[in-house]
Amino acid sequence: MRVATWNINSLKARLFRVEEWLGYARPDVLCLQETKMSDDQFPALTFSELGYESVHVGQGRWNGVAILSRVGLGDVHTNFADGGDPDPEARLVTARCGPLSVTSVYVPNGRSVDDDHYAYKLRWLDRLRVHIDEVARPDEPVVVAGDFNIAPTDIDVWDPSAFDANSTHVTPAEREKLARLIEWGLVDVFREKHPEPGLFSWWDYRGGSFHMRKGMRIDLILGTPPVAAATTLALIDRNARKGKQPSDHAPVFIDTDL
DNA sequence: ATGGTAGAGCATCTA
Repeated sequence: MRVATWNINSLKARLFRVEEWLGYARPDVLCLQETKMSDDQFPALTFSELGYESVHVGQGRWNGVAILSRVGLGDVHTNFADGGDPDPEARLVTARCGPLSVTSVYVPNGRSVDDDHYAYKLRWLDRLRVHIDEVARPDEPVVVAGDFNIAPTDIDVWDPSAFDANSTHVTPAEREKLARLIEWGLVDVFREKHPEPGLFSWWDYRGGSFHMRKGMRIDLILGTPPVAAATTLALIDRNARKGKQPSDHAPVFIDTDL
């Protein structure tokens, strides 16, 4: 199975790129983030014609996550299953895709350390761990994939000194929350296959960041040990960050024997 | 210190 994640920064603006990518990458499962549309606008029929079942959790202008699968799709959760109040923002969807439990996440950006949105980000990561513990088991094949808006370590950013005290994505607190989630029983599958620095999944649209190789690796595929052991290949498709109207994120995918 | 780009939607907000 090929399992992928891609923040497409508006599915309306980028549907032609997603269709193109599905056509040549042929993932079995694709997690999408930042669809920026309501559920009634989601092009389920287009994906169906391409052989994919889908589930979308949208809210309109912002956020929005989805899972596409051509290996079956069921047992859907459209919000946290932690018993708390539902998250008002469309940032999480869980589904069973064949042998795999899949969760597509769009972790809050945080904006800046002194912003309320940063506290929301930290609370959201706590809830994500509880959610995964409710819907999945570490000894079974589980993937939690998406835009985490966290660079796990300094080798996941182009220049650690470019981040000041108020900068998000690199703070010890959010890295610690991610580490707590991983501690539950997950592996950063891409990093396990590629230990070298300078491998990024996101580049700012501004200032020619992509061509200057100034990016961050914030789009992660976390898998349980059964997934990690079955993984034969992990890649970031940088080509999808090029060409006409690219997203600011590249797709990340893994190939597994599952 | 600022601005640089992109999307949604029409003034800014978000990233």
